[in-house]
Amino acid sequence: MYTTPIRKGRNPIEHQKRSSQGRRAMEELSELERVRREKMQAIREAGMPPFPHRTHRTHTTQQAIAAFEEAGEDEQIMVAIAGRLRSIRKMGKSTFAHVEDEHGKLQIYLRLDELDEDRMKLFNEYVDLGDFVQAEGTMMRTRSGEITLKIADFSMLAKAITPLPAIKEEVVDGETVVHHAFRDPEARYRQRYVDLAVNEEVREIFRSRARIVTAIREFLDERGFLEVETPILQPIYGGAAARPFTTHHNQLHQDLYLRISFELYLKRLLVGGFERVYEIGRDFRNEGVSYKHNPEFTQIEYYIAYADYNDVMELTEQMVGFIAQQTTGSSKIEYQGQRIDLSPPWKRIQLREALMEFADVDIQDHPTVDSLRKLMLERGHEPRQGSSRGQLIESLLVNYVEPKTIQPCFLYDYPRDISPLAKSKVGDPQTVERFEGFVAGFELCNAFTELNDPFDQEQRFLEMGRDYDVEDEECHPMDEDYLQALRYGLPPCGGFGMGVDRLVMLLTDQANIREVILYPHLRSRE
RNA sequence: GCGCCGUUAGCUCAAUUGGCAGAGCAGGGGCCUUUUAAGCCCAAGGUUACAGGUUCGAUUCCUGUACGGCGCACCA
Repeated sequence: MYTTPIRKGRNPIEHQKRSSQGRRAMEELSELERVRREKMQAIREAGMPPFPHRTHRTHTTQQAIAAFEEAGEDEQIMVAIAGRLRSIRKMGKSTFAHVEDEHGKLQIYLRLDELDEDRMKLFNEYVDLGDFVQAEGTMMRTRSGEITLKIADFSMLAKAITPLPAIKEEVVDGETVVHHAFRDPEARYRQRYVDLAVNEEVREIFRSRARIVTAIREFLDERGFLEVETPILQPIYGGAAARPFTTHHNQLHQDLYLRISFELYLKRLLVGGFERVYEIGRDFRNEGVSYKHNPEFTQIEYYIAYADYNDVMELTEQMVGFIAQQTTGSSKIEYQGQRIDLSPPWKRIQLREALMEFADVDIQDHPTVDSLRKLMLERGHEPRQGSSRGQLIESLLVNYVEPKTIQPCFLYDYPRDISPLAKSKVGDPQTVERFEGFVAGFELCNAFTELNDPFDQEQRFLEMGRDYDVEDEECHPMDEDYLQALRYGLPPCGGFGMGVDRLVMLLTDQANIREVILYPHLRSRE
């Protein structure tokens, strides 16, 4: 919203002068901002710097309250707190306000008898909602019972030049009711700092998110997994079916892709001798956005040697149950009004059976694309031209089965042609050992017994349209180095990937992925 | 990418078949020494997202643009 682009050829100092006097000149400021700038000047002239360098804080608001409660009502407890003013009630010769720091609020009480008259005037005339202040005094309890800091002195820590949205809170039967909130989603995402500053429940979502990521690490670290980091800038992208973002390295004259998954780099590490590895990081997919898709999103992938997709299923239900327990206190949660029990074991259904039950189709009766397409057309679907049999099956899964999967479940045994990195089932080359976990009507994770046969893998790549002849720009190149790695020997292994943002949605009861990403992608406003 | 809906004061929202654009909170000036959605009095605050069109007259009707929300599509 407030950017000062530096133009080529302009002296930066000259530019700074111009920007401070230019567009945001006093006459163009809103009344609210003009008044605050004048107050800033006035407080400076009164000898109180509006942006001082040092803070004196002895207690957080919560520590101050705890100290008062421990010491007893008659004890004179001196504290100095720091935080942002979130409410002010002026009553002539006394003033009440709330100071908020990261973990709570404390009421402060300024009273002419206790405070120098000039100081009192300074507060009442020049201090605003949103300012950061430090305040020191003694703890007390008001007539209405609220633990309060009676102020002997205060000073400004950072003057707020732009006013925060006015939020009022009322406590009714122990519940906090918020009046006049800051709710416009666009404004909230574009100025997340304002959203966080005034909406405590938003801060809480991101605390939960941090706990969830910590719990993932705790679960895997305890089981001997090694956390690693692999390239985000990749010359050949792979590991998922998604369009990539492209970029370019100027000095190396090299086109690069932002990764769409970690898979191929992580499995190379198993070739190298690590047996259990994982990565938590960002993937980038150049596709549509929706309530469950952001162009960049956080993924957890792990690979475990000497294991197959059955082992991974067990680990998955244990992991998700553990994370829920650690972060919400229970493996039974409520999501968008539905009660969901994440405790293991989760229901397991073969994909074929699920389609029989929910879509009334036995895919074994339709071994060809044409046969399945004909059936879907009869049912009123219009599959996209050129869809493979596997893609048709996936479309049935997405439309009929996924919305029904409220309680957690695993669908397993997927079509080969949509799973080029998964190992075939013994005796059934058209089906692979792959599963997806579903909860609350959306896909949470995807996993399989990894394909470690270099000859089969090369064949799969060729079927996916990869080519050794990369002279054609349109042609997706063969990942020869990955095949080379497999030729050195990849131990039998299981692999797993899960969208962390979706897990956070589930565990914080949020219906939109943008609510769990601090800075979700939005179009620029020009 | 397609469809539907939305955009009014710093924030949250009004505006009666098309007839001077309003309120609460915040902000400004007063009163008020235990308030807590503090209260009372006064004054102020707007290119109704943007650009066109229809009309004597448009926040309201039409077209387009931008951004957003929801749904669909896309998403090994």
